[in-house]
Order: sequence, then C-alpha cells, then structure tokens
Amino acid sequence: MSELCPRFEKAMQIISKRWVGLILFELLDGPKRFSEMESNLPVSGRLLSDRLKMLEQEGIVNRNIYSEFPVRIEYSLSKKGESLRPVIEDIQKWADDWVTPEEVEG
Amino acid sequence: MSELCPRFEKAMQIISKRWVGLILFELLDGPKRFSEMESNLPVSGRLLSDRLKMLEQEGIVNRNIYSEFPVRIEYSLSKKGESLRPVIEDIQKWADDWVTPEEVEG
DNA sequence: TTCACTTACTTACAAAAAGTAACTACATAA
DNA sequence: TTATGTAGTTACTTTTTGTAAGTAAGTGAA
Repeated sequence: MSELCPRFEKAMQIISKRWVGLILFELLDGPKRFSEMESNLPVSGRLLSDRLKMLEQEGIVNRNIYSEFPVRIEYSLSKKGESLRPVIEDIQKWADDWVTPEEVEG
Repeated sequence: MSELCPRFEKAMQIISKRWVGLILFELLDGPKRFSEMESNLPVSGRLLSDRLKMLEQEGIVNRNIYSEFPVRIEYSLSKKGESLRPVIEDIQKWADDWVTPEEVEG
C-alpha cells in the first residue's frame, strides 16, 4: 500500500472522478445552472447531480438558490474550486500540444 | 452533447481514468518496474496492467524489456508523458494548499 | 529431466459505479 | 384543477473495478 503522498492521492480521488474535469472546465467560465451544464456536457442528470453534490461537500462548488419563478439554482466555484484553474489550464495546454484531431475522432 | 473542446475531453478521458494520476506521479520520479509500482501504489496487478497498456497505446508510457535473468521490464514516460509534469505538479500544489490532513483520514 | 523460482502478467468471478429513461417535487399560472 | 418549468430522483441494465488464484517464459538446482 502507498504512502507516496496522502494529500495528492486525495486530490486525485476528487479530480479524477469521471466528469469532474469537464464540470470544473464549465464552471471556470462562470456560474452555471443545472440544465445548462446538462446540455453542455455529455453527462446525464443522475451523475451531474451526484458530482455537484460531491463537489459541494468537498467545498469546491457553491450552490446558490434564487427564489424566482421558476426557481433558479446556480452552481459556482468556491475559492478552493477556483484554485484548480491552473490544473485545468495545464490540461488544456497539454491537450492542444499533444492530442491530435484523429485521436479525438477514434 | 458537448462541443466544449474535443481535445480537452480526450485529455480528461485519459488523465482522469482511475489510477492514471498516481501512475504518472510514480513515473515522473523515474523509470519503474511493474512489481515496484504494484507495491508502491494501492492498485492491483490487473488494473496496473490495463492502465500501463492503455498509456503505452496513447504514447504516454514506454515499455523497455531487458533480457537479463530474471527478465526486467521498465516503464518510463515518453516525451508526451513527461509533458504532463506541470499538470501533476499543479495538482500536488493544490493538494498541499487545500487538502487537509483530516480530509485524508476520513 | 523434472521441479522450483522469479517476474510479469491474465483469468474468472463478485461488487461497485455508470448509463438510460421514466418519474417526482415544488412553485406558479391559466 | 390542469399545465408548465426547473431541478432533480428512482429503477433497472451495462460497464468497470476489486480480489484472488492461475499462467507463461526463462533460468538453475537436484
């Protein structure tokens, strides 16, 4: 069993959970609503709901309710979530440099 | 369905696959053998084998065979793999800043 | 010459997570 | 009271993971 770095392991556990990267990518662009993310991302409502709940619990995402009609709920990044920007940007840079369009198709 | 950025999606698909982050973390320290990684990481042989095969196919990891006795096989990062260093280092930085020891326990 | 040893995997099967589609809850508004 | 809009949840199937035992190839010892 590992002791390479418990904090790194914990961080990877959160970040590498399926769809979390894409959700963060979306939210780095600004606050988003549930339905907006659902239609922008190839993720189902079931998992989007799960992930947002998890990210909220981890203190990475904030959930804001606006009592309008119809009700509006916005998800945004906390300071902890916003701090992940360099990670996402580096992945974007790596993708630009190393992921070819062919790979994307196949 | 999404069109946010096909390359980013593909990159996340690779990087966020379970155990890939930890495997890259290990390999950034230098070439490693199968059994070495198996004992350093909390991953089973079955999945380690799967992941290394996948990373080799993606051109991120190189597999070198040394015909000694007993046979020695080393895994190392390609240039493409080495380029992921900033990503892993940023995750490490984020973990140091935001992941508390309590979170690691629980 | 057959049996054990070492590394590097592979197989088989049970458990957990993800995918899909239909359904619910709450607050209007007509 | 029926319909509409957002934000989910439930029930069920498929895929992925976890675990433990087994295989393969190349020595080397008896």
